[in-house]
Amino acid sequence: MTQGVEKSLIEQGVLVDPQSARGRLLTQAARLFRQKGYQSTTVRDLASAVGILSGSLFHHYQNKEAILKAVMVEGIHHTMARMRSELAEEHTTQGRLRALIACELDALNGDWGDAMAVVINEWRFLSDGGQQDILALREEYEQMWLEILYQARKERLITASPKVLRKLLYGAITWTDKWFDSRGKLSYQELTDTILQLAIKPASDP
Amino acid sequence: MTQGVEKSLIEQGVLVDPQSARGRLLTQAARLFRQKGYQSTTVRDLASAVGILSGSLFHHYQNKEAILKAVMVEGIHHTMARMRSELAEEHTTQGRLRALIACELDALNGDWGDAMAVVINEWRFLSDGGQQDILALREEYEQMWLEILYQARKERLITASPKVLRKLLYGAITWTDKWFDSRGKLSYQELTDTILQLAIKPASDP
Amino acid sequence: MTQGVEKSLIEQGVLVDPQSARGRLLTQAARLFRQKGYQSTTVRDLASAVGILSGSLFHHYQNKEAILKAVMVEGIHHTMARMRSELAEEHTTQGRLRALIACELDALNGDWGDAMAVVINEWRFLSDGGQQDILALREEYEQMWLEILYQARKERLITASPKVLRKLLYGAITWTDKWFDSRGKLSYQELTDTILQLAIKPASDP
Amino acid sequence: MTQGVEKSLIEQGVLVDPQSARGRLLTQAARLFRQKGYQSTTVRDLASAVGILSGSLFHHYQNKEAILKAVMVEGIHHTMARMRSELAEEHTTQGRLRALIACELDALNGDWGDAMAVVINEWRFLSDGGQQDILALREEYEQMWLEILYQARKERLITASPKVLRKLLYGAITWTDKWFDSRGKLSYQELTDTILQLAIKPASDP
DNA sequence: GATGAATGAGACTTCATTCAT
DNA sequence: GATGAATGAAGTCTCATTCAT
Repeated sequence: MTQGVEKSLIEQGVLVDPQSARGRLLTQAARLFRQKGYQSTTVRDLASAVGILSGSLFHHYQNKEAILKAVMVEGIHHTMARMRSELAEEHTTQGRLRALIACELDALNGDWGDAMAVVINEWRFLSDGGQQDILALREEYEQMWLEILYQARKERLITASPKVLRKLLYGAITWTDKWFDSRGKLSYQELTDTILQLAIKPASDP
Repeated sequence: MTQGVEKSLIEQGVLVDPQSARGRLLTQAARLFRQKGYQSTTVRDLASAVGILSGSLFHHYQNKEAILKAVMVEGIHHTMARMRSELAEEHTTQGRLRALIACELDALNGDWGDAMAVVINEWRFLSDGGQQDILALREEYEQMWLEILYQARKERLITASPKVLRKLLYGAITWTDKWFDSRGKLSYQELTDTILQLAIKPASDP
Repeated sequence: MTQGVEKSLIEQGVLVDPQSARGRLLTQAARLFRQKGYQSTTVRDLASAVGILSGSLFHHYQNKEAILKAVMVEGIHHTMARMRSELAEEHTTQGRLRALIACELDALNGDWGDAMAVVINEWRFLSDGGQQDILALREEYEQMWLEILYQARKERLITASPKVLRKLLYGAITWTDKWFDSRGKLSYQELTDTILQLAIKPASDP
Repeated sequence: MTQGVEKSLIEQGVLVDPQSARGRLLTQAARLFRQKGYQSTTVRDLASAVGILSGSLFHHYQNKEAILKAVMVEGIHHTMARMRSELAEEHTTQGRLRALIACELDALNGDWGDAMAVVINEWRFLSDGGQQDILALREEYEQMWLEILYQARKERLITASPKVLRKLLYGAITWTDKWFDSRGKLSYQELTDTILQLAIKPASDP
């Protein structure tokens, strides 16, 4: 199903076929932007990563910032698609909250991790207009979080303000990008649970 | 007392007198680096912010990166000095943990907030050698956190691994820089308490 | 024949087609470096001499020093090519020695004179690595001189140590760059003969 | 006697007492200019070599070029003084010619060798006016050479034109600066003799 | 005489972007 | 679509020189 949606978005021109020249460019751009930062990545770096010369980039995207924006759009779309499908399988609030955390963690480690890291870390290099556009895209995403957190408060799973808690969790989760190594001692599962424990009160023992 | 220590560090050349030309430069540099980012701040920006010409900067610091590093050193020293004195007044583990959180939050909002924001956000623009030096400075700081978290676990105030918890809290706290406005509805006290609640289990009701 | 060799070296990328943009750049660079010195020639000087802007230079050469090195490589290659062909036509040792002197004098006055003057006078501005590379190129050249001088000593044309004599002649010949004017009273032929007389004993009168 | 002349020149302000601040500055300047070249030696280099700060240099000399010129003036005066006294002890033309060669070789190796190397190699960095002044100083020096060479031709010791020969010898001798090591296998005496042999016909066999 | 902060011009180099081929 | 030479603005840094203290 998700696949079908993506295909349709590709056909609409929102997303890019990852096999195409543009697609390979975005993949490499995401990787380079994450690794070296947006400003330190030159258009020559981008071009040579996909085997063309720098002048040719501008046949695909109007300018360097458009590439940054496209990377972010791709990252957000794919991350949201995944999150929707994962949430659909959880039916308890705690399960759904755990799924959100897991998805957000995963967003930074999975196929589109580079792109999501770019969304987080290179945000400031988007022009004002670009920031507005991306914010609009993210709105639905943040809405999912807030809905579930409001529900969690209603169920007394959490006590903090959902809006504040969301931001604190966002900071904690995105920062894992800087220190968490999925091949290390701490498993991805354990990390997810630890973060979940931050958010919710432990189930009260009878 | 803290003042005395700072004065002595200034005399030793570790810190810089904020009234001096170098001091004003660092203050302005911190502000600009936080506002525009290190790479987007030109040496001309820095110079004109203190009312000199760009060439004159290099009388005070060997190059632009040295200014970045000096900003970070100042920020860390002042933050640590403050933290030491605040901790000295707390005698319960929970109080000490709360003090740590409050200090770290405050580090981003107080006089040296610009400098600390730079430590967090412009880290990658330090050369390898510079990163080593700054890491060494921060070690003592992180040690304070870990000691208190280990003690908190011993006292069953927290359940998570101290190292992991420290990193999660660090992410959550530093991210507040991007959204928390101390003049808004949410007070600084409330935010501190909310974060404390993330870390510790609430006192069990009898 | 020489022409053919040069053409092949151009195709190999060792030499540069003098008609190309790079070629014109090297010609002008040689002229300017000789006239004003390497350090006093700015990249703007170089660029404007070939009718481009300074930034465009760096499409052709990585940096200013690379231009200096390329000038030297060109100069040495062309000088050696010429010397080989001139030597091939002389069959007595004295004739060959005279040809060496004439060629070296000519190297400073002919088409590649600017480049050779740069080899001699701007040597110190090459980095260590660059100096090694150029020295390697010159080795074959110096070997030609030494072989002929050793042969000349065997034939008792000269008495001095070939190595020392070579260096003395090198100094005497290259210094002509500073005073000899081929349009003056002293002809190029006479100068060549005068230098030859320094080196060899005059033919003994019977 | 030479000492007396120098002392008197110092009193007249032509030369500088080597013990004075100015004197030490010139010694260090000569050394640095020879080692690194005039353009690559900064006024800070000069100042720190004599233990002062760069601004203070300008109490002693109006500008950097004045230091270069002073170094050259010192070098030439001392070299000429020495040459005069050496020539006074030789009474054959061949002996006098040998003394000239020896003195010129020695000029590059003795106490004022740095200064003389600067005269030769950094010449171009003198302004036109400065070049005129130094040329005037050298005139007497060159006159000594020419007189002896004219005499040598009259005595059929040499055959070449004195003016041309002088320039060739000048080139050969000054170039020794780049390769001759007085601590090597070739002695200073042997080198002098080898150069003398270049100039003169060997004594004709009866 | 010395200091050292400041000047201000100018150096080399980088880089996103354009465009004729 | 791709090329690659060229642009031109902007960047960091250097350095001889000045001058108030």
